[in-house]
Amino acid sequence: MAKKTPLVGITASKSGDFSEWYTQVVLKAELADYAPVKGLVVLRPDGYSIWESLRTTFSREFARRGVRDAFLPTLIPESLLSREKEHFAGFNPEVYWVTHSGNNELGDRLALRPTSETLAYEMYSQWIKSWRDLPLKINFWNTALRAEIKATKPFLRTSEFLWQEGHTVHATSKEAEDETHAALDSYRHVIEEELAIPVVAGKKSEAEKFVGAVYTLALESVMPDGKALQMGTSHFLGQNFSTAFGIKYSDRDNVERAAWQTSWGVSWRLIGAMIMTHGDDRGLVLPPRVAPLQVVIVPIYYNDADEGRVMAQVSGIQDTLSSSGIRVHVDSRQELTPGFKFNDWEMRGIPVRVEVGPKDVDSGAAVIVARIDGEKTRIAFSDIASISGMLEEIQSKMLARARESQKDLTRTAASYAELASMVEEGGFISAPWCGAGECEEKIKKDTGAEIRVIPFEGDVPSECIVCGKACSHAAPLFARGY
RNA sequence: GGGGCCGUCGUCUAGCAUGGUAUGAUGCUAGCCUGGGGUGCUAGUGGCCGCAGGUUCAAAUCCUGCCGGCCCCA
Repeated sequence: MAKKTPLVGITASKSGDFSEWYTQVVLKAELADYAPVKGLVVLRPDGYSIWESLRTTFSREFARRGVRDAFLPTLIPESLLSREKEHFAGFNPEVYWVTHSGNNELGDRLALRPTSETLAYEMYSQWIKSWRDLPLKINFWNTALRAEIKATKPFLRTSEFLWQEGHTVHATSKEAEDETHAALDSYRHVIEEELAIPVVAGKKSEAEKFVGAVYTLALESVMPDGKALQMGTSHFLGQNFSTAFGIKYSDRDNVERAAWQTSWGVSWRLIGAMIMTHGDDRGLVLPPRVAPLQVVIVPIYYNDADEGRVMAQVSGIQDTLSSSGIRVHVDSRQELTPGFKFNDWEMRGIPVRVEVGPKDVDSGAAVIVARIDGEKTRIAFSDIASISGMLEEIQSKMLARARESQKDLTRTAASYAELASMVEEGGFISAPWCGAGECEEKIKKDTGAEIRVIPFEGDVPSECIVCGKACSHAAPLFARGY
């Protein structure tokens, strides 16, 4: 029997038309929608809920390192934004400028922050006087605005995006470098544990580092379409900004010194990565830890008598799950068939579905369906709290599965020709590189691939794949990126 | 940065060549029928035809600009 063409739901396949599939999942699972202005999107409640969950976890993680949350305003005067020249030159092409206040033209233009270093550091210079004021560690949850010319992709390419930026100030270089690494570790932990996305940790090349940083550490992942996605970055700023912004402190010996700094951030791109990594042809697949709802109960009945006993059982299950701390919802919509509801919640990615009908009430067990693989099992009503463990299993299965996929998408190139053809096919390509900007540039020009990350771990290869000279670090991962 | 495609009720869509005020489905509302994988019937509802100008007696249709979305190449 030919299946009826779905009239609703995801109509593009993940493997066949990845880009269209992604957009449909975002829109139809109601995570986000396009706003009236190009480049901007609206985050809808389910999308926002995922973001809030991440925010809570990240803030708790940051707090362990002594970081506190605070808030910065959106407008930055041009004079401030342009104080660090390299930094300004890097961001200038994508800055939105406010030129009017009501009908009056402003004397000095105001930038809608593309990032907050300059603003934060102007404040920091006033707050820090003594070694006793250090370290200063503040994280800001806000949005940043960067004009995007390219096609809008919710969570991946938008002119305004939600993110956090941590900015710390330290008395010594070592302490700042340690913080730079600690920030990356926090990110890796949350991204792998909460979003079930494996990451490769390492360093960016000189060409790819944050403008104004001494060096940039990064987490990178490869998406199922073979493109790399930057998951988070942490920058060691050295004294570049503290010098420009006058962040100085009096040391114990009463000598004035420039402070050492870090900045680090992740954005709602992580939600995009989650969608791409775990989703399938039926739609979204949510990792249980960040899912707005973890369990949905679909009651099934044909008549008033059955409705009574089914709903009584359903309420009991709901109470049990709720009191175990599980986010559970009963889909009691009268106007829809169970089949429709099954498809609907699958599209929205809810990890576990519980079906309770007259047959189940009779047999004393509910039908349980896992979103991740569609597997149906039966669990006795008396044992329904075991769903809690099932959610944990799903969470770790998702990470394991994503690790496998990342492994399959990571290959090693033995020659320059092979590197080029592998880049064409997509994925992470590991290839030895001497460290020279010319070799990196040649690869980018020839193949379109850039150095995504130079992993912390890995053997040091002997010869650069371009020039044959000696290498001093592990082979970088090359890829085309988002 | 270069090239191309598209925009019609919430959604998908016919109509556009050859100008005459919009077609169908789905959704939504109500009632009945149903219900363990996207139900069926009946009635109703819903459209500044993306926006602004221009041509014309008359514009969804032709022209220009803008806005928005998508794809390909670098």
